[in-house]
Amino acid sequence: MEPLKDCISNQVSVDNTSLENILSMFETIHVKKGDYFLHSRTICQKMAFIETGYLRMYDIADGKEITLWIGSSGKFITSLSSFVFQTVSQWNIQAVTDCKLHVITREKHLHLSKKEPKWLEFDNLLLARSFALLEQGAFAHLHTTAQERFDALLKNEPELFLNVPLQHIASMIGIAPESLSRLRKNLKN
Amino acid sequence: MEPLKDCISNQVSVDNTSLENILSMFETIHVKKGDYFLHSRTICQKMAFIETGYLRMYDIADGKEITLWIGSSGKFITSLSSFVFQTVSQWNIQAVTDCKLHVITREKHLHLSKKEPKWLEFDNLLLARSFALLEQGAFAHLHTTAQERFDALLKNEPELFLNVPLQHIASMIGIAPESLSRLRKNLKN
DNA sequence: CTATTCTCTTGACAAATGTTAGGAAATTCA
DNA sequence: TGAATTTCCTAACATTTGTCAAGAGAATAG
Repeated sequence: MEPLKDCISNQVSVDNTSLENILSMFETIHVKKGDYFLHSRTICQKMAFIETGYLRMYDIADGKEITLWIGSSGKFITSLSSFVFQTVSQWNIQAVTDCKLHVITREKHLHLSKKEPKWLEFDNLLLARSFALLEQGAFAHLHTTAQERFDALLKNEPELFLNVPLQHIASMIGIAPESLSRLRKNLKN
Repeated sequence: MEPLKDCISNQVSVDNTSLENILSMFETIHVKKGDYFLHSRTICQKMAFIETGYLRMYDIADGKEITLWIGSSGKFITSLSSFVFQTVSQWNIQAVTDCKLHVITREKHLHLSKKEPKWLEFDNLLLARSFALLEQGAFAHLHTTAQERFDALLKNEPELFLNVPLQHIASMIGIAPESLSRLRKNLKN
């Protein structure tokens, strides 16, 4: 649980007792490549800290899988609005490699929110950071070409290209897999 | 302040004393068309509930103004990550029509967060809802054409087309103003 | 009211990306 | 290992969208 412990203590100043109490609410699980952490059309009851591996969040539109985000080690993943509002989830969350996750249920999350103010603070920061990230992505889509988004992703998350099928990366960038092939070809020349 | 009052009481169950206390932290201001609620490269110290009018949030990239979002009556607007983390804001927030706003400063926001648990709850819901909205927008950009995004916006926020310069709407949809013209032309035929 | 500025439209052309179809390469499974 | 499946690449062509240039129309300021 060290990576999770670090993730929390790096963002909020919390004493050891509270931190241990928070960590004790998480359960460590392993998800195999191809298996699902969450199915769409169900209500999301958990959120996970990714210790190792990659998971993608996707929905199907017009018969095609659209990947909105790919989570990697050190990140949290959940179907946020489903988790918060207990509405049916739009998203599937599937492991694209074998994963080691630390999972907290909604119940325990609510429990911590009441008992550990620092957890609430951490959760708020997490949410605000996620918002900022998403905002950057949305902004990028408004003023960059596929080429530029590809270059940026390659620079910022090169490991993604080694561990995740390119079709999912293409989808996340907002282009067809064939177009991604072209961009990669340009790179080599 | 009735619209703000309703907005809060519709989302969280709060007694009258607390509600009045919360409302008393807001200050009503008027912003004229073209004036700025926030300039980029400054640190955002306030957030606003829009009672009437329209404001756009934009940044400049490659010499062009890119509008990420246009807020209308009943919505809150702020440069979220700047407001939360007190970092320099990327966004300009400018009135595109005369506006009536109810404004709360960061100080008073923090004060309420400590004194009025219901405010914190409301703020959390607001953040989660904003996240969900942004997420939908990002998803739409991954699998829809400009035409489809135009149609959807026209259906969901028709008033926007009557009150906001089309160039800003085009930017928000992610297309050139000339392209928006073409889409509008198609509509008529 | 008039001049100025801002906004919107149009058309021709260029560039980027999607689509379709086929096959090569890599991976997985039995 | 060998067959089946998945993933990736390529090429030709279609479509969408961007860019540039010009001008019409609307809003605004003096």
